[in-house]
Amino acid sequence: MIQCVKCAQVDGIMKAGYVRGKQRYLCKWCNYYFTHSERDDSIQSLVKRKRHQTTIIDVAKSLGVSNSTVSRALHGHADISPETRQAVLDKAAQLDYQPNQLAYNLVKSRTNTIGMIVPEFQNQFFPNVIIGAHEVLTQAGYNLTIMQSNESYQVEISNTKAMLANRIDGLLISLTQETNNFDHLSLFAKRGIPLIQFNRVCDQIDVPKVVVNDFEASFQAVEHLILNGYERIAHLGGPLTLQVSQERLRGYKAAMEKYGKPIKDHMIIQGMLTQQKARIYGQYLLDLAERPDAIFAVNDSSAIEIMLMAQEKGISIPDELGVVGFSDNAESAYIGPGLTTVRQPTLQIGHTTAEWVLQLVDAEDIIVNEKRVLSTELIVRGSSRRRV
Amino acid sequence: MIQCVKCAQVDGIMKAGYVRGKQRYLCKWCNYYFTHSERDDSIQSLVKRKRHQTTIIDVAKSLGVSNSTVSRALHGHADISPETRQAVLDKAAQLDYQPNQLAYNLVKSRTNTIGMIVPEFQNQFFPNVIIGAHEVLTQAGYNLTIMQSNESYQVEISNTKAMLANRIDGLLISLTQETNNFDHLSLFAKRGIPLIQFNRVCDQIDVPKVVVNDFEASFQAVEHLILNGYERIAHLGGPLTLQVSQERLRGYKAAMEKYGKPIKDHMIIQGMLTQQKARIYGQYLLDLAERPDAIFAVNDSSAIEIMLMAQEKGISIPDELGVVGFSDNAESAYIGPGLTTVRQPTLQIGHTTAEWVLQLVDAEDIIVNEKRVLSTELIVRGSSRRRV
DNA sequence: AACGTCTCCGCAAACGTTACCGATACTTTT
DNA sequence: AAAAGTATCGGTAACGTTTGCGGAGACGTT
Repeated sequence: MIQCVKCAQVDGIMKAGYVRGKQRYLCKWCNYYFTHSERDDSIQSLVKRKRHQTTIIDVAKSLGVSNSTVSRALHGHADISPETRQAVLDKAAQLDYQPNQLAYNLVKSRTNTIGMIVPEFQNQFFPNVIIGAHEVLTQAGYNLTIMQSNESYQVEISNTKAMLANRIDGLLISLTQETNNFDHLSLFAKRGIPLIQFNRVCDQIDVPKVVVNDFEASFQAVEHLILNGYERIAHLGGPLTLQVSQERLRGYKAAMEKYGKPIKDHMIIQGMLTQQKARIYGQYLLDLAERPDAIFAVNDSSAIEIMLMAQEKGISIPDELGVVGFSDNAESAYIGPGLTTVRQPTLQIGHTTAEWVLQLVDAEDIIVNEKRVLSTELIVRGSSRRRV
Repeated sequence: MIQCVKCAQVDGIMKAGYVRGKQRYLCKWCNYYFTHSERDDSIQSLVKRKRHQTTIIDVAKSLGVSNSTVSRALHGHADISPETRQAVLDKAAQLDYQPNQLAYNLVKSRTNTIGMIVPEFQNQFFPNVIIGAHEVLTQAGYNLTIMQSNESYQVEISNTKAMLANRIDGLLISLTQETNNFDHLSLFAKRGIPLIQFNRVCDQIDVPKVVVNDFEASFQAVEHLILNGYERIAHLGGPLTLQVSQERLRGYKAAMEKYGKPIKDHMIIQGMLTQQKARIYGQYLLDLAERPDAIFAVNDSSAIEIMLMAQEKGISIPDELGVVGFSDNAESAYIGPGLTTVRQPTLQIGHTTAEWVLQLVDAEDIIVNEKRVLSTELIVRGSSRRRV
């Protein structure tokens, strides 16, 4: 006999369909719907039982104390007698207790994790910056999660969203070449999460920035070429959407102007320098009627590509063609006559950004608009050294 | 007049000291201690208010629905009318709602994060593996957290502890050279968290392993030297605590034996090959009375160091000294006559481990004892090619 | 006796989500 | 009509911590 769970009547109970496989009833008297659920401690519920990891509560129960006591004992708080503390520690070790950082993070709403978004992994630049940042962060007890935007604005947006969702304590980011809207970045300031830009930065947003002296470095590199007697210097630059590319172009032009060398548009190429692209542009430059006698490339891999092509064509380096790159990749020291290049302090970039973000994590005001400029070093090797 | 909060008596209430700055009373009648706290909605409570991020509850309240409804709407569940769903989505966007992954993780007890512990970052090997794993993981919607054990067993332990605390869904690990106890790794199996070893593996524990065919690769490399007419081949190996080093040594010996070349202990050096160490060992080998006419090094950086030293000493490569390395670093293609080396499929190692761990994350049984062996490729360059 | 101080510990409210179980109001079938 | 089916929504217990606040003594001091 079915009994209404509300008014306890036994007659006047009508069936009223099924809900999720269970019979449902309607009591005529109190007009109350209810289902009469047979207990099912069948296989289902047993199978579903998850692997249990011992928690603070387990430790507390098996010791007959409260979980606050356990929590405080584990964290070395005051208000705990030495005996209980030791008992808790012993029991925790015995039960193989591992704290659940997730719960901790939730209640403290901080994760001890710094996020990092880089556009690519192909060049050695970003891995090295990661190494530098990693050093500082682990030293300070922080974790590092890395995401790759893959030079896509859309991916960058979803990356930042994921970072926000994961409640990282701070973000280090180097923009994609597509990024020209910065709303997704201002969200961090709104939430009080420090954000630091490095390498690929933008001025439209007031955050700390870590860059190198691109202008001076380029100026110096081109000046070095000129002082070595090169006249028709071409520039293989990056996409002008990036500030770094603009700065390096500016440095190139400034040096050319200073020494009265003509700046010719067809000697300047701006674009995303994949290896394939570098080959195409190199082909173009080396086949020009008025062939450049030097090339200042915006990264080492394309500079090396140029060098290899020149050697294939029988153009001698550095006598007929001077080459200067940017970044000082590992291979640049060993190739041909050695590639002259601008060494970037990659590790230090990592250090600086990481230290800065840690500093801001505990700061009151994270709205700072400061740019730290690290200095580069021109590494002169055979590819540009010729007697004048 | 003070009233007992238990028996409501007003007289017979005695002062009984202070607790945390508040007056405490004792009721004579019911023997009950209590404090009479003046409300303090002063500055304190206002200052303490943390920056509030809008939650599901905020969205629900401002829409007059329950949070279950909001949750379901946001996740595209069934049981939601199109209108409410849209209303929720709109309101969420308007209030700038960002889901709190921490809470999600806590209740689902899964983080969508794979951990990775590598011993070092200095060689290009591990960064490249990271790139490979990163590709696969992001593709599958997983995050990657990286830690560095810095070749220290203790750090490795604390890293694994941190990984457990952070409730990663799976771990990819390459051991330190010190690691010879594996209790910290068996914890993962106990907790049902898949763990995969790669490169630096151990056989004492039944987990999936991804390695390269070190034995065959070394054998082939040494055989190549022998076939090029080298006789007194030295081996600059890694620390024998690592299985990779053992395998490579085994390959070296097997090839020497096959061709009847004598294996001399003083021609075999095992140790951790930092750049400095490589110089010392190189010095030793090149100054031997019976100088080796070839060196098989366990990594490229020390092979290159040897090449540079030989060139300084005026020993010609490959005629007087053959050199073979391991890993195919970026610079190896460009140095001197080109460094013959064993190319490791670093990206593929990353792919394989990542795919494997993703597969095990959703698997019933994670206890597998399988070793996947990826194949290497001998890249022959000038440093070992001489006419016999 | 009355009050102050100190030590050790427990209660319960957060933190933000998800998901199970129902509840309500309909329409459709028997 | 009674029963069954469908669509939509709410209540609430988890998940595992931390922490503010206060209780219960013990002991010391007027």
